[in-house]
Amino acid sequence: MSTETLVPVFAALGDETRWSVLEALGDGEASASALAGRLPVTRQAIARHLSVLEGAGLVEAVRAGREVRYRVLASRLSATARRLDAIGAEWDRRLAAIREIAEGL
Amino acid sequence: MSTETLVPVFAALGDETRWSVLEALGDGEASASALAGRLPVTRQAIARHLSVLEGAGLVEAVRAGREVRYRVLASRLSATARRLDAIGAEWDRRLAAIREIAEGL
DNA sequence: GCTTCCTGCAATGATTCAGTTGCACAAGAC
DNA sequence: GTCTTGTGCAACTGAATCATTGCAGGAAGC
Repeated sequence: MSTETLVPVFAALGDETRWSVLEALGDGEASASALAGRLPVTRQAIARHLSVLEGAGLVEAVRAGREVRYRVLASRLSATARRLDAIGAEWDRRLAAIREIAEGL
Repeated sequence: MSTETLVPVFAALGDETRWSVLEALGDGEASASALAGRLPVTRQAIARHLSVLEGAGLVEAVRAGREVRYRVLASRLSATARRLDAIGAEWDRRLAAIREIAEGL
């Protein structure tokens, strides 16, 4: 997972409503219409959010007859967490090195 | 780190320019004016981004005379990564349980 | 066939956001 | 004291985004 694909994931996760959608999908896969029944937004709004989440690779669309069900891709979350952890560790390393140089002066 | 404070962090990380700012701060703490010399945006734009990053707890302001230097808080990154990993694991657990029930039918 | 439900596209409105310019003020440098 | 440099606030523009309503099409159910 490169840094370029990382930014859209964070952008997708940086919205409260989208977290509601993800939480609702935690009960199992569901269609946009089904989610609209549980959340205080219209079906179209949810469809847009699902499209954003799908673009970020956080959910996956599955056709089931005439309806389209969405399911969470937990692997994407884990991969993002790993990348974030690696970046944090890298920063720790660099900042520690800077501190060391500063003390050496 | 609660879920509420998590969303602003993701929103802050969901912007390419903000990543440029963070990367530039990886070389050590710097002021908004100094960063403006290295990035293709004005000082005010950078100041706004730094304000967002500070609000998310990703950077910290340090007064040094008349200038305000910002430094990365790598710990926030690590904490966010841990939370994300925990959420991913929780989803894995729930989705596995659902799958198990579905097979049991 | 007809009806019903779910999806998809288009247009609109309101809000937010990124970025700019301009100006005022404060603190070092000389 | 004067000049320079860094910061802060305010107003403005343009673009993106969130959410809405309305309507058309398509696939199952009867």
